[in-house]
Amino acid sequence: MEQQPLRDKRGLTEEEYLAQYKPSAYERPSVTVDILLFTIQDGQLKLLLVRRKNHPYLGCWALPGGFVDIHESLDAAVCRELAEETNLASDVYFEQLYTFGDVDRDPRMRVITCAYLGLTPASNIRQTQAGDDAQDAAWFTVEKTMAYQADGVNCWLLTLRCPEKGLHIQYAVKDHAEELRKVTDIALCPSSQEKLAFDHARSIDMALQRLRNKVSYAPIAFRLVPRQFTLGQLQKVYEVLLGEKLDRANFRKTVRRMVRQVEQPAAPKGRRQVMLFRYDPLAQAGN
Amino acid sequence: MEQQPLRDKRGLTEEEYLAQYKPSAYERPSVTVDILLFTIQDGQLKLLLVRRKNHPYLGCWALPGGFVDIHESLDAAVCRELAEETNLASDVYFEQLYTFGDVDRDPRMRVITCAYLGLTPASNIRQTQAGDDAQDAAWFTVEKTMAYQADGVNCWLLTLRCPEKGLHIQYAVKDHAEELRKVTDIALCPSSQEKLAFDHARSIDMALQRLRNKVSYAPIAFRLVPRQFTLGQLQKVYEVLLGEKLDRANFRKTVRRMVRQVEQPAAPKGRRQVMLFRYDPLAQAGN
DNA sequence: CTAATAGTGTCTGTTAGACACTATCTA
DNA sequence: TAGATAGTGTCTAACAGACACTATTAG
Repeated sequence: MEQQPLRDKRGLTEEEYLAQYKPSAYERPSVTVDILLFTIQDGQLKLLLVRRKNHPYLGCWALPGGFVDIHESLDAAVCRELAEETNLASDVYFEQLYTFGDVDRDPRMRVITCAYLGLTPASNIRQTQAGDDAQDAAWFTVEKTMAYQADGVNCWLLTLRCPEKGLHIQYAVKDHAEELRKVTDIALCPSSQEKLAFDHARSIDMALQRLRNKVSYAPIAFRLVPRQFTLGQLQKVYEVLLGEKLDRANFRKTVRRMVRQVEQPAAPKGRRQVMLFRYDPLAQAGN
Repeated sequence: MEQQPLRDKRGLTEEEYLAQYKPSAYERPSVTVDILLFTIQDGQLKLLLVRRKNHPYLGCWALPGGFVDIHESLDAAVCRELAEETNLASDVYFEQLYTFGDVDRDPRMRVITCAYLGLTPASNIRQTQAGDDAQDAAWFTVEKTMAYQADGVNCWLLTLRCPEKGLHIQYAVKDHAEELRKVTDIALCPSSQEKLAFDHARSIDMALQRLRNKVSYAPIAFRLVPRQFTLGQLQKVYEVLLGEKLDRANFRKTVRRMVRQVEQPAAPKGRRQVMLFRYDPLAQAGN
């Protein structure tokens, strides 16, 4: 029993409708992707930023990113930008973080940006390279520390540093915890030498929250270490993301459920042998 | 010490740059918002869908939503659509779910859609009303049940039903759990009488995952009950979102940390008195 | 030598989960 | 009367967290 094609109020089938369809003249926003690429090196969380060489926010530090091409999916745009603005593309995990759509976030025009959270092991990083729209690129350490706490308002300091270039960026982040709601406001600290472009301080703050929450229930820590790692390395990653020291014995007990020990080639005489592990969600017990 | 305004390579200040800036001729995508508005009624999870009266996907069931106006933020667009396509607007919680940006998700043109997850207590719902682009609107029960499980592939059935209108929509959802990755594919079941428009089956699946995960670590269940509720109502919400029965005594023990008992007006003689509670994140112990 | 890292065992207080008991209301 | 819902107490196995002990390496 052949189904009749459906016709709309003008009597058109879908095929006919699409053939005559002209995109409307409504003004459309531009869409970009931003990438928050994190790694952990020397026991510190680091984020890749680029210094803008064009208006707006000329000279400010910004997340790498760019316009989404009309024939390119969001994920494809992220991959392209990763290749263009960093010189690493493989072994980078990413997931969507949040889409920022405030009307005035770009002074030029309406721009909606889809922010992605990216993770890669430090061993994967070579040299920073300035991209098309950047005069410079650098890895900044990221830290969020509690400044003070008073009746329902938490005040944090979000500090980004690049010691190699003597750079220092600092924002004050306040969350007001009203009932069933959460309001955040963010302001540049007067002491800060440099600024972040657009609403990027907010996306960085969201990324930190995501990392901190997600590390306890999803295997994201394994995207920040090489495929084979020691439990010491892995523990350091957890400690940095959670912002607290962990007991070694207890950490090892809980993490054993997710890793499998890897066969070592041999004991190269006088060298100390440290156990190597791989991620394995099925490793419930044993080994 | 007054700071000199920065000038770009053409010698323009930011102000001058913005004054002369002309948005480029690059083609831009359209941006829409979709709303997955859930409620829980009669012990069942329900989702609001509308039947499309225009191409494409004429006659298919779709998530309420629409184009984002150029002078309107994403959140504002969600509020507007909620008011237009449902006749409730207050007491609806919503949060961003995911942004879908595949190139071919709309056959007319490039459309990127930002999906929002909405929750509201059943007591807040009046009558469904068809909106501008819809010939009908209805609440569908949503269920995701395991069909079978074989070597690393889970196959689920996603079933949407509207008993009042005799409607039945069913999709098969498979997740392949490869190492550190998760691939999902979704196909309409041949037995299904109706179809979902666009990639909406996928967003519904994502919403169910989000609800199921988030209910255990965030107070979202409280957005699905009235401000004052019995622990029985609340437990039902948890059970529906988690898809499993819970032990009453244990549930009450764990939930006590988040609720405060509300003073009852009086015991209206022969009527049974059931304790009422309110959400209160600070209620650590006592009462 | 000391300091740092690695690997493991043990004790305790808390809690998740299973289950039992009682009371009240509806059909 | 049976069956559903409400409210609470108890027992146990599992686990998180604190801490102690040992071994190996770099400086």
